[in-house]
Amino acid sequence: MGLDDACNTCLVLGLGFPTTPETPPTNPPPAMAAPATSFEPFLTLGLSGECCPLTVTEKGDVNKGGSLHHRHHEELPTSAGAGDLCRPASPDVSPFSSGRVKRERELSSEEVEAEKNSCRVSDEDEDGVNARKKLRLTKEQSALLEESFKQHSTLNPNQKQALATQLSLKPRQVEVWFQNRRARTKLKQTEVDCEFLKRCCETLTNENRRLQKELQELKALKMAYTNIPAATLTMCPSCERTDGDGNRKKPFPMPSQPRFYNHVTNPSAAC
DNA sequence: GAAACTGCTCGGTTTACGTCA
DNA sequence: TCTGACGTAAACCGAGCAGTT
Repeated sequence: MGLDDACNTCLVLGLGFPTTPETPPTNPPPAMAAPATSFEPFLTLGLSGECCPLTVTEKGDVNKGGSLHHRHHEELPTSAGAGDLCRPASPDVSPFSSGRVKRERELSSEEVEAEKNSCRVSDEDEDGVNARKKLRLTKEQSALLEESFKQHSTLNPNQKQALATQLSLKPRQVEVWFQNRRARTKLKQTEVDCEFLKRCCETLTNENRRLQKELQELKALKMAYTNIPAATLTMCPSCERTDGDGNRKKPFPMPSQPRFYNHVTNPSAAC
């Protein structure tokens, strides 16, 4: 009801952002989770046609469509498949991957060596039952990977190989770790952004309510003036003040311009 | 210039593992 | 102690893109 009324008043409430917000880097900085302080939404009350349109710039790429993931159970000709860690020595035994075809590849001697070194979990299998064990990186390995990630969120082949050698892991494992790490970073940043926008939305909703209320009051005031015949108008004593020259002052202080509310400069805004 | 190939990243998913009620 | 729910992270898959041949 209130909203409908407000829509007929030629006044417009608008939510806007600066026209050139600093878009976050596609590769988030290592010290992530810095809240996006560079763009600050604002709520305006103004005449229609003057209000800036709502523009929310979406960071990141949008060309990445979701994949359907039809599992075709086919051999991939591509390299870089590391297969599974700690796989049983006997290839005909497949205790894991319920029908799932793993990427196979021929391992070079260095990779075989690295794989041996990386199979610390299976090394703990003393009963010879090689159920699939997922590698858990040690604290030292994770710390070093984190340290490296802080320096570069992506690795070139040389860095990858060096890191793998240093950690006694396969390059593929390092690659996967960085891949997952980037995904986690992005997810976390998205959550931070989401929380930030939620708070903004909350604040702007409150401001919207306040402005709607103000609008209603102004409309009621306007109606009161237009409905009363001018001849019958009498000034209430409290408003009937005069300035020094005996001229009556305006009974109500009306702002000459719409009041634009900027939550950034207004301390009442929490966003 | 077009096509095939390669290598990489990304989004989404699966799954082993750890934790906790 | 056992167990199921749940979260986390390693591993995987398919798609897209850019560079090379």
